Amino acid sequence: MGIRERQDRERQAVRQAILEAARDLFITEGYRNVSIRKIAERIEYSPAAIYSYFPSKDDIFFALAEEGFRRLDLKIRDLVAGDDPLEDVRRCWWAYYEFSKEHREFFELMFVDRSVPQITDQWPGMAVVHDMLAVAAERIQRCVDAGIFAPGTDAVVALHLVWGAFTGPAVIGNACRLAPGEDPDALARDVLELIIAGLKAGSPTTFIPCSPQTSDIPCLPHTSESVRPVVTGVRGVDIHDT
Amino acid sequence: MGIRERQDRERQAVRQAILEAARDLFITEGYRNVSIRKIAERIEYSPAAIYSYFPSKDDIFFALAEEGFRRLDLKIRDLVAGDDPLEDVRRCWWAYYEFSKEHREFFELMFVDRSVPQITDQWPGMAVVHDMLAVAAERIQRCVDAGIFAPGTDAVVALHLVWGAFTGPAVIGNACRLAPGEDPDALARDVLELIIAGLKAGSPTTFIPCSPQTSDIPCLPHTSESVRPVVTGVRGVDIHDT
DNA sequence: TTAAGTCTTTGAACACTGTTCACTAGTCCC
DNA sequence: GGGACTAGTGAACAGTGTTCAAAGACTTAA
Repeated sequence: MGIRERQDRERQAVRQAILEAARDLFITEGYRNVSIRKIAERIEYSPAAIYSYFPSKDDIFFALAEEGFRRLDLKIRDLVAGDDPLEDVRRCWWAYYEFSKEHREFFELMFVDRSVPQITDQWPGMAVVHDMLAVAAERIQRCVDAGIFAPGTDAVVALHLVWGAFTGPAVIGNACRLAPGEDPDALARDVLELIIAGLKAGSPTTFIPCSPQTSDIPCLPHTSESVRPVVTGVRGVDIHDT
Repeated sequence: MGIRERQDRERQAVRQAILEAARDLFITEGYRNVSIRKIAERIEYSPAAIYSYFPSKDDIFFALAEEGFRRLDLKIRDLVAGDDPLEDVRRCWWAYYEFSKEHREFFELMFVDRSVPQITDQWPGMAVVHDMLAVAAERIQRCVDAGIFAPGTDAVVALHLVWGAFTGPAVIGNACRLAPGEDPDALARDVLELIIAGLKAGSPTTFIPCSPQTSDIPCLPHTSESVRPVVTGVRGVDIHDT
């Protein structure tokens, strides 16, 4: 009987319409200015109807976050690897920075905003994140193999370091915290070069990425529901503790 | 006549009460969860009364931002300079990171949040910011003078680079974007070491800080009202342009 | 064909939010 | 005492996320 299937199909269509309306509003007005009522008005349903498709407003943004990661993954994957491994790393992370400017709402959702609900490890979109990180780690590994980065550099650790250090300029640029006349792009550019100089020289590390079995697939971001085990001091020693 | 003065004093007291209530709520509940009604309830006034002291909710947070910068300045100023200039730089920026954890609400307000109103250069609290930056730049300068950082390193540019690169781990830590089990402190620690390694090795820079006359006093953050001139390509050459 | 059952969708409400404004009440000065 | 001033209020406006009883549409069984 195709009735159930047709019903499911219709329901899926409405669900998709909700997501599309949310995404459009989200991109144009920013995610904090998207309201259930605005989405409902756009798809010509009542606000209450949305709640039979998504348990809460947060869950709509889970779906949007997945789209964000897909977009970033696509942007990074679009870069054709060249002969120069260092240049590839540069371009890879510059794409990350450009993404933060082009899709600042997605970027905030994915990496910055604390008020947004956290994403679980079991989240469907996690596969995209893993793929993306694997690509980035592989590019770093090639620099290590080519002797450009310091010998013994762990690609996954280095990936986290670059991500950590290079997220700053993106955040500062988006938040407009530079003085008038100062160029955020120049700051980002210089920070990237600083990071590269650091990776070339090498530096002591204590960071331990999760999932050692699949060490090239660090999980990011994580769930807030799951209990986060405290590992500080177990495998990592805090050298800066007061 | 002391009547006017007494009135002013009383008014100032209410103003102070508003700010204290806002700060308490802000610290405990986060700045997005502070409402005019909650503040009003706390000081036992009507919500409308607040509006005769502050033009809008935003202006209350301007005052709070000033307090944030004062707190950070105090934290950095508390550090006693030692014999090792590099260790001083390390401690200076670790204080910045610790501040981001201890006062995450203030940190977001000051450096991350895009929805918060931007601070003007004419803002009274700017003096504190300038002092703080001067201290940080001086510490970097001492490392340059001691031959620890690459010769020819501009302390003010380097200050911006460290700030840019080291803001990332603070943001990521606060936003809980690491995998469960991964230690944000370890990431911050390692990024700081990476930055230091980069500064030791030296890297090409294109960033031009504002206020060249008072080059040790970069203005940060800035106003959104002022028109930001585009300087890319004028004095800085974008080496990453596609 | 009709009745029963299922499930989607709605209108109205609740409890919030920032902000505005006519009005009250108290103080000050002449 | 009367007029001027003003701090403060209550009520409202327009917005927010969310809930729930009720209605409606559609499917299924008799």
